[in-house]
Amino acid sequence: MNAFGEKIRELRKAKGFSLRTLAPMVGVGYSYLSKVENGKLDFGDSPSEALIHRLADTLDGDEDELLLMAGRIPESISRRILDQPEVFRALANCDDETLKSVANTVQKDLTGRGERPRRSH
Amino acid sequence: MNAFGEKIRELRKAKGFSLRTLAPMVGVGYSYLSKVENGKLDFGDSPSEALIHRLADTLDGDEDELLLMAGRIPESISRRILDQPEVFRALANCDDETLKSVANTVQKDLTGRGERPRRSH
DNA sequence: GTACTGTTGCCTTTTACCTGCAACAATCGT
DNA sequence: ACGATTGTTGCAGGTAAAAGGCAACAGTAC
Repeated sequence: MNAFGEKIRELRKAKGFSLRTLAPMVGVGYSYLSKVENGKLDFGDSPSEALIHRLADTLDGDEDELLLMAGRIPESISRRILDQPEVFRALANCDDETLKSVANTVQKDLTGRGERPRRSH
Repeated sequence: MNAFGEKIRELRKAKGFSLRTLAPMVGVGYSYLSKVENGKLDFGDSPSEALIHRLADTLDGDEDELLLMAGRIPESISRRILDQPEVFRALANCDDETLKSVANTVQKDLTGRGERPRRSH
C-alpha cells in the first residue's frame, strides 16, 4: 500500500538522490521526507499540495498523477468540474459500464486544449 | 456574485428562519452565518465542507449542488475520480464537443436521484 | 421604546503541515 | 574493521491559514 510514497521513492532513486540531498531541494526536512515515502505522517497520509508540486518538479514526475496517487484532485480536473458540474455529477452516479464506454469515447481525443501533460515518463 | 451565499439565504428564508435561529441548528455563530451569506468571510468565500453539509441537511438543500457552488468537489465525485483517474484526466483535457457528447451518453442514467448508488470496488 | 432583524471589526481556537533534533540500525567504500 | 553515509522513528514542539465566536452597532416594524 501507499503507492504515492513508493512512487516518490522510485523517482528519487532514479535521480540518485539521498533523502538528505533531496530534502533541501524541495524545502523540507529529511526526516519528514522519509515519513512521506513510508506513509508515516503524523496526520493524514500525504503531504501538502505545494510539496507534491515541488517534488514533481524536482524529480521530473507527472504532477497530476502524483496528486491523484495522494488522493487529491488536480486543478486541471476540478476546474473542468466546476465549469460543467452537471456532466460530472452524472458521471459520478452512473454505473461502471457506462463510465467504461465513456472512457472509450474520449480516449483518443487528447489533441484538445488546456493543460497537456508536460512530460513523458 | 457569490451565488452560494445567495442560495443559502434563499433556502433559509424559504424555511422562515432568522440568522439567530438557524445558527445554533448548524452549530455556528449567527455572525458567521451572516458573513457566509454575504461572502464576507475573512478568508476565501465559502465555509467548511462540514458546515455546508449541515446547512444542506437543515435547509433541505442539495448538498452536492451547494458544494459545487462553493467551489468544492463533492465526495461522490472525487471518490469516482480517485477510482478511475485515467478517465477523468482524459475528460479534463478533451474539447467541449466531446464532453457534450459524453453528457448525452450519460444523461438518462439519473434514475436514482436521492440515493447514491453504492457500488462495490 | 423594545423586540426583533442583519452587519461588521476584532479576537480566539483548531488544524494541517511541517521543523529539528536525537538516537538507532543497516549498508558500503577503503 | 572503521568511519561515513543512508534511511527510520519518536517526540516535542512551531506556524500560518482556516474556521469560527463575541459584542457592539444599525435598520425595521410593531
